[in-house]
Amino acid sequence: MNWTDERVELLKKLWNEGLSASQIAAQLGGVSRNAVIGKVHRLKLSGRGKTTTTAPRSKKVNTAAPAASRPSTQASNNVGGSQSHANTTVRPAATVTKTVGSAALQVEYETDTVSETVMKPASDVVVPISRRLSLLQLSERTCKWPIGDPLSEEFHFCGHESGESSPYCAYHSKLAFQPTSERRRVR
DNA sequence: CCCTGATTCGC
DNA sequence: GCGAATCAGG
Repeated sequence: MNWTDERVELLKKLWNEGLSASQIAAQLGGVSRNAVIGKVHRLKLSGRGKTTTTAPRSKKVNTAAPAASRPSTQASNNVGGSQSHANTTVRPAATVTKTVGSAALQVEYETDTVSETVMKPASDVVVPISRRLSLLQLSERTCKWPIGDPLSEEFHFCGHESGESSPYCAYHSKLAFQPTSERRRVR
């Protein structure tokens, strides 16, 4: 990818809006956060107003789904304050083809593995809260449960802390590894 | 460990 | 000019 005028403008815009370099890199696609930072410096627009210096890092947020037998506790603890899109329709991984580096490949692999075995389109599942991470913001420890239409701008991943043996957080692991027929509408 | 931006320096 | 590697820090 090369820095076209459009991409540079978007970079400036997002940077001034306070997004972190990695977030910008994720939106631009095809570049690393280092590339973004390097570009920012070359453009001499580093010192941005007065924002972000430290990543918010999830506060204390939720204590994932309770291990109780009856999944009743639901999205009530909306911490971190702000746009919690509880009530977001969930979809299976399907085909997440946003080719953006090795990270993309890994994500596709993870989601595919699961979808082949147990994942099926869950029509109305309520997601407590997500960190709304984009593809490049995922790491090995973030929940990779996809949310929204893969082709939509709104598409993102759960992003909560994932278990060591699962690519999903405690909450989504239960959905992913549960036969569709036995799933209950969590609400 | 996660993430942040800053800097260096070979290409 | 570009960006990976590295550094310093929360």
